[in-house]
Amino acid sequence: MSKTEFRNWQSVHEEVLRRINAREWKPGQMIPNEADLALEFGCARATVNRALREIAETGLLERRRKAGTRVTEQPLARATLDIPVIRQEVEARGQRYQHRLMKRDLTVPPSAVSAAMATDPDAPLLHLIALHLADARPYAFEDRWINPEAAPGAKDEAFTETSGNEWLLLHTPYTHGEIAFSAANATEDEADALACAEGAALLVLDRMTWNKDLSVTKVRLVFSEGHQLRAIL
Amino acid sequence: MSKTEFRNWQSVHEEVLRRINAREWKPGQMIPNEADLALEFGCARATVNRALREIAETGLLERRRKAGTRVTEQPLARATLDIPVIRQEVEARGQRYQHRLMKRDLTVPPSAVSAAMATDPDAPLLHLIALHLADARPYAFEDRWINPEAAPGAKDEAFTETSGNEWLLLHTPYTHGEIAFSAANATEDEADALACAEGAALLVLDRMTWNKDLSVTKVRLVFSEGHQLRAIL
DNA sequence: TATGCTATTATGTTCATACATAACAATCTG
DNA sequence: CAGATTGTTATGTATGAACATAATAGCATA
Repeated sequence: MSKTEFRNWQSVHEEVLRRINAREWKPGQMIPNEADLALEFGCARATVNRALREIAETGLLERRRKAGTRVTEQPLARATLDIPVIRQEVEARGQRYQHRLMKRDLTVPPSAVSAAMATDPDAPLLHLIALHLADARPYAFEDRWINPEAAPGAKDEAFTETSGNEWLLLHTPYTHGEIAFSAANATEDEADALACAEGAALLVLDRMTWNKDLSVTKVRLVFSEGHQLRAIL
Repeated sequence: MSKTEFRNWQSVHEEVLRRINAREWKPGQMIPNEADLALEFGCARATVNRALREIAETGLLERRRKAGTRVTEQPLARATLDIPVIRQEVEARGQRYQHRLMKRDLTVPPSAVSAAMATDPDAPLLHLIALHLADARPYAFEDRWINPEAAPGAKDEAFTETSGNEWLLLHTPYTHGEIAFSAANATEDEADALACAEGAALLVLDRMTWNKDLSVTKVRLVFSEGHQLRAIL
């Protein structure tokens, strides 16, 4: 055993990853307890705890009280996706962002929408259809429903300058939400708006956010052809 | 000011979120420093630190030394995607998992592959084509390249019983990787394997993993029609 | 005026200690 | 032997104190 000491949690973190990686601690195997590791590493148990907790968050270690800590047998890959505001995403590439509002209506939504958003089937919602452009070329097609009950000021906002997303971020907090990615063939409208062939495979992002029990918004973003969503493992 | 005390980091976490949510602390605004909050909450600074750190990780707070902590103006949605081993994903739904190896070759890859994987253009790589099935119906189509240099035992593995992913997870660690989602129209082969129409929009996952400087594997997973990838915000 | 030094400040981290909590093991009780 | 009780153990968390570090502001100097 080397006499090197690991006096901060990053170096403990690193060393533990190294041991898992080098199979010194094999998948499924228990590792020594915190107190022992602290002794071995020459640091406080809190420091070991911090390091192990971080690793456990990535899914590479499994920890249970009393039972101890073991190396995960089949760690699932965990990717953190940052879903940026489209304006920022476009501008980060050095392109010019534009937003074109194509429709703005206060209408009673299809029952599928009111059901998903848990709103009164007869209550009108704000419906926005918009196109996001990067350097004047279509970037994403947006179809959004906003619950005016959850977003009071929305009725008075034109959404010509500010996109729905940006406005909501600034004016309406949310407590939780869900997001789903899928692929869809371009409909006639989408093909038209995004300047691609009808039937082209497009990446679709469906998102719905809630403020406690109240649905805030339900949005479907259809990205232009070839769009990729990247993440680091 | 209420006399309620917040004596653990979860309750501090909750209270801080509530204040951000209720706009008591507005987007872009500085919040009191840790010491003051600790005093107000009646707990130790470390406890406040823990709570604020967790929130900062979700992107809702921005912290800088000396500058202090502020509420993020335009928080980007951050979703953590769990990309499970397909077997587990299928079995978790209560369906029967099967894996059908369609091709297994040790060949010199196209230059695009060797370039992406940073391997010698003339070095043969292990090429697997396989189909994942759920309840005997096609689930995902897999096209994988494995670098034998990074995965020594791979040459001796048949991959008929165990899928590439499962085998690699158990035998070849990786230090980092990247992942990308996109949509593609089904090619003839894919349509055939996945029992869908040619041209159907399919969700595609491209992944590449590395063990330090050495590429381990590059895989393209094409999911059957209608597949969704979900995450919670 | 420009530049470099210094003090200040807020977050970042370590540490020893203590207690809380979940889970398992052993033991007791009917 | 079944079921409840108690003990033990490893992780989880709280605390105060101390020092580290980065960023800033203000001051001093050339």
